[in-house]
Amino acid sequence: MTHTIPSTAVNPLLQLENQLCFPLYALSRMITKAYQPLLQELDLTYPQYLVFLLLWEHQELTVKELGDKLLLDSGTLTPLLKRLEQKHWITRRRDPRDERSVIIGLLPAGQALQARACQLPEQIFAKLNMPQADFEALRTQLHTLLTQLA
Amino acid sequence: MTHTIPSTAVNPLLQLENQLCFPLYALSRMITKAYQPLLQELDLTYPQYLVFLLLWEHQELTVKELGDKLLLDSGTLTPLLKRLEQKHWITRRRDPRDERSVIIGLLPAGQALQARACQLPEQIFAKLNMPQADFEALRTQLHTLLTQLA
DNA sequence: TCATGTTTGATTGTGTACAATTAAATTTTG
DNA sequence: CAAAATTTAATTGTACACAATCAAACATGA
Repeated sequence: MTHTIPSTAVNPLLQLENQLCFPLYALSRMITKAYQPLLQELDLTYPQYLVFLLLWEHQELTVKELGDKLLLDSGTLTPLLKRLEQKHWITRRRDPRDERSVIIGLLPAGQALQARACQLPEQIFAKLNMPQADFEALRTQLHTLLTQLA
Repeated sequence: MTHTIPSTAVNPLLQLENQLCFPLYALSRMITKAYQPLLQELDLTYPQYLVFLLLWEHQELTVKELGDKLLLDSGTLTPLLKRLEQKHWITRRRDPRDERSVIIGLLPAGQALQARACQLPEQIFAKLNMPQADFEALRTQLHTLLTQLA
């Protein structure tokens, strides 16, 4: 057991409770974990799911465009995309008009995942058991903050 | 270049913008990245910093208690704590009253880090350039949601 | 045009995250 | 008490994240 009363006074700004960073960090991981069992049925990880959200919407995106939208760099995306290529869910090819760019495209199996993922947002929402108004308010607030910082 | 108008209608619930998960995930990483250059001066990573926040407050905690507070399991904490032990910042010893538990304690060098970390919260706050009221509101909201889900 | 600078991905290395399994110690129960 | 169940860390394996570096392709300008 540990002592509940520390021997020295503690700077309240250095307490976990009073930081913005920690609840953000922990909540993000908890929500990812809430997705995990549902994504497992699709054989997807959470970051892979985010890539597919973008590909289902745009059909084709360069690695650069994916990275800009997801705020991830090629050190993260390249191996992730190679795994999706190995499963024959996406294609990776150089843009003939700019050989520096790699265009990611959807294969039929990757396109087909969309139908199975359709119910996911509602399932997650049910799982979080959160009032719709709170959900919307928080989403908007986070989105605003994100675009301000990015 | 990619087409801006997708060839098929898209389920709006499957768009990145309309998810709660993505802004949470991206914002969490952005804030971690804002800490990084400041933490680098202390030779700390962000999760290591969170461990020290708890240790500065409680002096001693078991791995289990750290995991409960940070929502991290031993597969994450054990190697992290071993790295801190190698730097002679913390101690790891079995609880003689329950040999299953490992008690993490602060060494002088680890305690001394606190003085250098004191200015960090304010530096981060300045860096985020966010109104105090927004900061507090978001922090409270996230904290509430977190304790509800955990 | 060709030397310089920029853009884009890939690679490497370190450090999380976490599921799944194992093993040891403790607690509970019949 | 002894068998069974639980708790606690550690281990293993997979998959991010990201800093730093590299190399190729493109853009720019004197």
